[in-house]
Amino acid sequence: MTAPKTQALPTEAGPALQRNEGLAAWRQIADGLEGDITSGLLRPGDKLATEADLAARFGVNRHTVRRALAVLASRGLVRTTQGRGTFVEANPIAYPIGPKTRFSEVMSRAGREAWGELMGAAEAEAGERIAEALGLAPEDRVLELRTRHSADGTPISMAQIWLPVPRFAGLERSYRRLGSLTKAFAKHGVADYTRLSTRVSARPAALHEAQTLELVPGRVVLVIDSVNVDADGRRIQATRSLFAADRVELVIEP
Amino acid sequence: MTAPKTQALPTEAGPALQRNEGLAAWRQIADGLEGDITSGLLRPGDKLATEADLAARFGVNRHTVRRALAVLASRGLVRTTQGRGTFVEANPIAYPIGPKTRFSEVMSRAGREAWGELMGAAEAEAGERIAEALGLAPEDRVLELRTRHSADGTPISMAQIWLPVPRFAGLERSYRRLGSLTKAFAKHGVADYTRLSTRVSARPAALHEAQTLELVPGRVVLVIDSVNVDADGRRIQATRSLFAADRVELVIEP
DNA sequence: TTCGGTTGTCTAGTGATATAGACAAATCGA
DNA sequence: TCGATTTGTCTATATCACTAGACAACCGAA
Repeated sequence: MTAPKTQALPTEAGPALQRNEGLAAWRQIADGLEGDITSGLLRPGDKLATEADLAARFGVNRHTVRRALAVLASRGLVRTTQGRGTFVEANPIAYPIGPKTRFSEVMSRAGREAWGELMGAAEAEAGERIAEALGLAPEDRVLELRTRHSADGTPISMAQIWLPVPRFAGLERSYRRLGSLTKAFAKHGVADYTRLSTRVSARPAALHEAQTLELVPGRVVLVIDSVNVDADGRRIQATRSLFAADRVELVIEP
Repeated sequence: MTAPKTQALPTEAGPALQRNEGLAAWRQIADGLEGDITSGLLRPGDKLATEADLAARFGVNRHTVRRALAVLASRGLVRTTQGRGTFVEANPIAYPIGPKTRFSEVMSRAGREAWGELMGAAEAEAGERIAEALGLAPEDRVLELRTRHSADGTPISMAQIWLPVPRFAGLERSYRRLGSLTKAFAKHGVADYTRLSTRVSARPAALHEAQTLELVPGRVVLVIDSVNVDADGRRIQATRSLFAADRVELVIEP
């Protein structure tokens, strides 16, 4: 047997908690324990350390630990029994390949099939970052599109798309009509294009991002910066896409 | 001029804040405003909405807004002047292509060159998830390696690696000696291998993850699940890598 | 200079967060 | 059945987070 019924020892010498940083201690403990469960360190049926142990480990009072456990229990992650202890109830799919994958599969096709609503379009100076990405001068003009993609009424991602002008001037009208960047590109003489680079990072959502994605502020977003080139190797598009991290899982195609 | 000196209007009807969820209101406001700055919505020199406006927008007292602004000011993100208002000081590189990229460039090469310390190795049953990834039965045995990768003494990533047994039994000894999975594979008759699939997600760090990566609990980690196949298309390795999101930016090669 | 707009500071009060200690109640194994 | 272990509940206290209101200090423009 590989997983005997011995006690689980999640962490030996508990990591320090942030104090007076606007994050309640009980919340940090609850988040951490939830991570231990969803990441598979603690498996269904495993016994958590005792309240006294956890309190000692985190350097807090037992009441503070109890509050964290109460939150997890109310969400069905653990079950507590007097005299016995606290046990992991079920592993609530840390990475549900099923439901989350659907939309990301689409998005992973280099964004080609993505259908999005156009939330805004404007012409402006490229600026340093976009100019570098597109191989332009910072004062060159670009067309910026802002789009949002939803599935079943739930916003999944939002994107900013920068295109060189004058080559793609007026492309927003094609996009609005066709709902697809690929088709809009076709109207502007770009039959095919490929992804030149992709960069992935993650951070808490900004206020306006949380609003657009209908997220609670502070939730995690995946940020994907990419640059596309046409068949001749010319850079035609820079994109920054934001995904609600708990609504999608990105599938990178080789 | 594309960016006139008009007032910035980050959000119209402020998103609702979480109340009594262990996240202080001032912290949520500070995080959100920071995101507005680092994401580029608010640019250096831009004037933030007045304290009274922000208070109304978030439905909090002005003192609460002031606390959030004080945090941002103490970090040099904004500067406040009596009688004038609060202004964005500088955009502190939301996505520093420079310092963050170095290590991720290495990791993006399918983990081939990654040098890691072996933190543990054990044989166990595959279990449902790993079995599916490797094309085994859940009761088949696998070798699990746990590694950690650092740069200049700072932990950057940690990984769990699953390998089918008996084919790769004892591979941990080669790994420990050679410091490279590629070289260890070579010792076991795998001259070349390629990445079959890659999945990217993000979430707050679990307790033990925060400890291994020397992170404050609750910070964001990037989770990359991948499967590798040998030259014959046989699945030889499943990996789950965790990156401290604020220390790396993943570069996906086409 | 005046005045509207904005930030700085103060007092006071309420509820949430966290600590400390004590004891009851349930579980489980000796 | 006994006793050690563990969770459940209670009281009390201190600090932090947030609200409410008021007024001073400062800036910029009319």
